[in-house]
Amino acid sequence: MKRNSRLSSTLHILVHMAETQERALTSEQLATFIHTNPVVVRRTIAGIVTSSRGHGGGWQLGRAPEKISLAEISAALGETLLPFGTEPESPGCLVEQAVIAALDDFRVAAERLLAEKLSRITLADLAADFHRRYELIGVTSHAV
Amino acid sequence: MKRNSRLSSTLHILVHMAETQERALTSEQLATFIHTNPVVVRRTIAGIVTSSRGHGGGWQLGRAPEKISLAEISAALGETLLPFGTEPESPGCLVEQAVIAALDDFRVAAERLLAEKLSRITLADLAADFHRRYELIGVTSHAV
DNA sequence: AAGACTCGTAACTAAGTAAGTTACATGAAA
DNA sequence: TTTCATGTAACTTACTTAGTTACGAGTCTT
Repeated sequence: MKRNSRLSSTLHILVHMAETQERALTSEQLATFIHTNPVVVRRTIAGIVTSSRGHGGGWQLGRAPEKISLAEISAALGETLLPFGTEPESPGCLVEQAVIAALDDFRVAAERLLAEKLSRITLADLAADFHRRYELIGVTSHAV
Repeated sequence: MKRNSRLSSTLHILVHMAETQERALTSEQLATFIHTNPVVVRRTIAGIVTSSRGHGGGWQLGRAPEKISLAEISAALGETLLPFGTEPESPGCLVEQAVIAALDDFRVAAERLLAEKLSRITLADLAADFHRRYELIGVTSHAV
């Protein structure tokens, strides 16, 4: 995994969950989907979706995929989409302060824009695109 | 330095250069400004601004600060502002492909928006803000 | 109540990234 | 020729994150 692919892998997991809404999926099952470790899965989606312990337990989406936007998911991850360095490294340098102030202003405005765009995409949209690709493969295979 | 603070430190260096346009600054001088190493400075701004070797050499802005936008600088760094992971990790997984496609579309659109915003900020703007802060400190010091 | 199952989490290892550092070849001016 | 400065390679160090192992705690079945 490269940097900030947490959103990417979280979405990957969540779309798989959207495909099997009827039942809970264990972190072990999800781990095989994305070729990683159950503990990594738990760490990744902890606090993002509902979980239940014990026999028959696992992970489930709290709501319908149509109601879950990428903006929510991104916000739930608690990471900024624009990982600028805005901590002063030369305290007292007014040039640095001017740079940081400008980038901070930019970041705040930019994140508002990005959140607005992400709020228009839902998990259901991704699931629909998955199905489109699935049908396409099916047709292709048939043709060949 | 934290992640993706290259834009931040590059701007820090460039505003210092904008303050001394009359002459070239050596990487050693710039390094003391931002409390780092001359080699790190050279690596950071190589290809971004003009350089000259030998006696009296150093680094200089190619144009007036009013003509240099943050969008150019960001583009010259050759890094994406949105460091999503969009390389497939589970080749053949259609769910992952759908996620990556959606994030790629989003990233392209988002970067266009961000570049548009950054193109409205110039190095001269940052330098002006620096001077504003400088005057403010001067007044404060006088008052105390 | 016992056993099986699963999350939650701590602790450690491994891998990758980027800054910092040293060293030196190349080019340019005095 | 000497001095100065970039360009760059090679190495070290620090940090972040994935991966792994282990185990406690909660929950369901029998």
